[in-house]
Amino acid sequence: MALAMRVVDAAQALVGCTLEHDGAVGVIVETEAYHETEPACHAFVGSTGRSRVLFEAPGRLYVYRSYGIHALANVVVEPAGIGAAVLVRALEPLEGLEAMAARRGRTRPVDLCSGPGKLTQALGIELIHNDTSVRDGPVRLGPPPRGWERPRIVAGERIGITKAVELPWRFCAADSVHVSRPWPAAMRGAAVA
DNA sequence: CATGGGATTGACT
DNA sequence: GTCAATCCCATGC
Repeated sequence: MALAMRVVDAAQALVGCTLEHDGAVGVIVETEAYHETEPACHAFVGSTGRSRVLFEAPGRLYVYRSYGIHALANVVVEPAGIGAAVLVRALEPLEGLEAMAARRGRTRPVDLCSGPGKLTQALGIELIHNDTSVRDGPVRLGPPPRGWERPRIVAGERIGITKAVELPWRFCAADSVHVSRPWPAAMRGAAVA
């Protein structure tokens, strides 16, 4: 499997970018790549009612319900016709912490967006935002904040999946306290970018 | 049409 | 560490 796939590059490039919705903004500190050629991806089975968005042009938002409870947000990558997306797994809260706290029912900043289900709840992202544009909104992807230093990025295996578990397609801002699950200290030296 | 399985989280032992 | 909540959707009869 080619490691130079666009969606894998995009997953790393998105770390440091901002995600914004309804008065709340966070900096992406953790992502995972998913591609139609590997079975953990919803597009692996082809274009279905759920996965159709994954095959659209890049820049669409793919939102689906996980475990019947949480909405998970992905950014569609790769040209139209190829099913792939980057799952946004964690944010560092930047603006609108009060709105996030109200939606989350928690106040500590580290509890607001440190997981894929947490950040969608904090930003108010729901299934109605599936198949919307991350450029035109209402959920918007933005460049890194001014003065934001591009973080060192560490790679590892994706979390919570049962297929293609060996692919190192999870990317985190090194040493961020806002990631969904910290890395074992011993692994934290493995920077890839 | 019935069924089974999650890209998770929070509460509890 | 364990475990239930809860609903959408893919699959199979």
